Amino acid sequence: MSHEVVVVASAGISPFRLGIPSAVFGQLPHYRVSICARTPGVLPTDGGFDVTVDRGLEALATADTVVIPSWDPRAEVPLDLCEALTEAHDRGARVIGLCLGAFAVAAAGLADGREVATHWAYADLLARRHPAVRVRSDVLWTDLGDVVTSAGNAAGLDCCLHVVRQDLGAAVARDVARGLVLAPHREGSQAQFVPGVGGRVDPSDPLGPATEWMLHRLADPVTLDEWATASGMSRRTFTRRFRTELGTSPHQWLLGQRLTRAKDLLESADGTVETIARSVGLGTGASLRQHFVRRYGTTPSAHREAFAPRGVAAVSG
DNA sequence: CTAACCGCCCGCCAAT
DNA sequence: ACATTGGCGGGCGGTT
Repeated sequence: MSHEVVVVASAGISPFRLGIPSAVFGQLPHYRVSICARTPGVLPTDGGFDVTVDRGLEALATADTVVIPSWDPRAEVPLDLCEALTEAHDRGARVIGLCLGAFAVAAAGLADGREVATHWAYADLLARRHPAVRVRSDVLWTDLGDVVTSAGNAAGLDCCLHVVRQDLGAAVARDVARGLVLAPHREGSQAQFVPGVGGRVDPSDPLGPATEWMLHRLADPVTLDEWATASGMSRRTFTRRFRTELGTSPHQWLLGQRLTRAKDLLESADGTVETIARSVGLGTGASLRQHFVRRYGTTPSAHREAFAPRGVAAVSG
């Protein structure tokens, strides 16, 4: 029942990044978090103090989730670490690379022909070093199911939170987020607040009203032109501003919001998949299904099944 | 799943 | 000169 999370520390690591997995997973009894290193013992950090690590790479052999919180891109990824990672991965463990941890993930060959996220400043370097890997610097994280990678420091928190969300559901993730005083949910595709507890629009964000407006009529068949007009812009200016401000297109953003809402509803509400699809503005169940599988790697009904039996949402009895 | 339609996205460029 | 806007068009991707 307990899920073992093993974090791989390396010399000179940032203590902040090293602490991210503990900060998120450590809050929940569901997880057991431990730190390991290639060479156990006293490990220097870049924060002016050392940490003591007592487990070695053999810890990966029993891990359910392995986290590489960062990696010095100038340093070669040692063969034994690569092997330990691939071995854990082949065994079925999930591998998470935060920030520059993607360098280790890529070196282990876990991302060949696939997509990873990393810090934007190092995306080019990573792409050049591993041509078979598609590197994204425009997203907060990517989740391939077995391999999860995230961009810079704060995105690591969002990424781990996302993993909690996957494992234990939206309600638990929201509680953890509240404990950390963190945005309850930032989508991987880009930063965006969610409707619900606490979150509010950033007043310096000129598109705040536009996104807010749309969230209030998620279920309606609003065309891009209507949306743009309601926001006081031409269609072209609207889409352009949207991309520069939010890093995605209006329609993609909207799709993300709809899927998020649908996922919430699947976890916490009754109603057929068809009904939920309609209520979040996806015309038909087939449409929801298609996007759900692409983004989350499961079908809507399977996802609901994964959460319903355990009593997380069993409030009404 | 495939086909056909329809709406979105974004490079390009003229206008402001 | 320079920045921002918005119309156009065609390819792309979503919906049916």
